[in-house]
Amino acid sequence: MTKLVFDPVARLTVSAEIRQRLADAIQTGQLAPGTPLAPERVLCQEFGVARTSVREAIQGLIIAGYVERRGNRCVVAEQLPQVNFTGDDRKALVAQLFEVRQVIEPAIVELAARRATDEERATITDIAARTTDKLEEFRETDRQFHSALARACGNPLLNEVHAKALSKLFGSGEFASLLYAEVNRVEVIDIIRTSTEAHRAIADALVKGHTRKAVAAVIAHLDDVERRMVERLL
Amino acid sequence: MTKLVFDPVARLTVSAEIRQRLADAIQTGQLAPGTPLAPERVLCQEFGVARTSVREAIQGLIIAGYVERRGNRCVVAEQLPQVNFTGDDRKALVAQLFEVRQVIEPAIVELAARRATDEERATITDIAARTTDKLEEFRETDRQFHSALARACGNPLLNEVHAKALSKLFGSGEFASLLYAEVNRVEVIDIIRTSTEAHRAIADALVKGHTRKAVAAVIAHLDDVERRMVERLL
DNA sequence: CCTTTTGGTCTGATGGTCTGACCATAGCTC
DNA sequence: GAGCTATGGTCAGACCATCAGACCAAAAGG
Repeated sequence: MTKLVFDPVARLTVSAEIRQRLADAIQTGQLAPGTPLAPERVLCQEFGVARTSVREAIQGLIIAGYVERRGNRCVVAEQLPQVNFTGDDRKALVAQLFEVRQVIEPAIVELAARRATDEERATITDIAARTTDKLEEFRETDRQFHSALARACGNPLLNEVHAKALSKLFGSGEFASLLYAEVNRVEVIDIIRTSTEAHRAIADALVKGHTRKAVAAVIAHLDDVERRMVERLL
Repeated sequence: MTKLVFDPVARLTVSAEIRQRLADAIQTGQLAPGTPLAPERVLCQEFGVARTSVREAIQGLIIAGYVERRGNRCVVAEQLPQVNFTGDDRKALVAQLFEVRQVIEPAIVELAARRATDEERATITDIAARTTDKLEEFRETDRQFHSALARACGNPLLNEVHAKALSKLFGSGEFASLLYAEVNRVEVIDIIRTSTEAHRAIADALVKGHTRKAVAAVIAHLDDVERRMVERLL
């Protein structure tokens, strides 16, 4: 029988973790370039740590080029440290993410059509009813919509597994930079419009109990967004 | 726009993490009741920590009832601290785990049938060819088999998502206790036998490039094992 | 019975983190 | 332009977690 051997314990200091989380937020666009960083004392409260830990984390971000000092304030750097990410890499990433979504989300919708409570259906419909043409708001709505579907499927593990895939999508700096790129502005607005329509179609089918229609709508939705991402964004 | 707010940083001491990992290994059967715990100095090296950290972790396990002192040695307790876990809870857990597997694994096999390299197909076939009637060895083989399939699907994110679901299965103490229970011994041997046959059928169809057959085989395999788990194990 | 191995205990040191205070400068408002 | 507020910068002292190393007693094994 195989002898059990344990892996070494990983160490992550408090300030290292804060630096990583702030860097992630910057890379994914949650903290957009040029926007002010929250003041140290506010970050202390949110993270639940001492000011020295936050200061050390921000110091590291300044050194790495993610954050700049402007007067007595800190702001997110306009030019982030670059990673080499080719167009083909980008398309491969998108294809990979959507391939996983195509596996999981039809199953989620099918289960949700059968299991969702009236309250869950109402929540899904409410979220689908939102309109915006702002990318950041739409991303939040998009995430909430698909998360609400996943919660309604009645399988906590499937929900958790889906959340992982979704976090890869929404946590990807490369993916976010694709969406936020100025050159893609017109196309992104179109994606927002067609996605909002698709969300409504999915919610409508769900509320009416039309399982096949709901499943077909989500497959078409994912297919459409993926095609737009791969073929039309630069 | 929604203001970004960070969650507090979670703290986990070195000894707490070691205690948790040792407790997990005990609960999942990787460290069976009655077996000696590795010596402190060995665990120090494996975890990469000081003896004091390991000692504190083991002290906690002794207090909690997972580990007992026998002379100058430590052994895994014969009677583990019980969690209240009813038959219905157990069946719900199994159903949930297999529902997720039924979503992901047919898709994995379909992609693997198209994308697997000759080497990957050979690996899958080799693992499927193994025979044992020992539960622990079979669990390891089972895990390796499904992991090899996932790696061969050519989508790192799908592989990662599947690994998460699989780790829930193999990391579940309740699940393991079900398998290791003396009362289920005969039925478990039967599950091992039919699973080994199913693995061979899947690998055989994969090697021959019979995509539909491979997918059908994995669906039937998961269905069969789930039924045996839910209906026949106590 | 002797040797080896293991758990038990202790000391001193280091790095990480905290709390609290105070100061200088930039930003904002009137 | 002045005054106030808010923010980053710096500092001191304290505590906690963890480490390395050493030594001892008792159990296990040959």
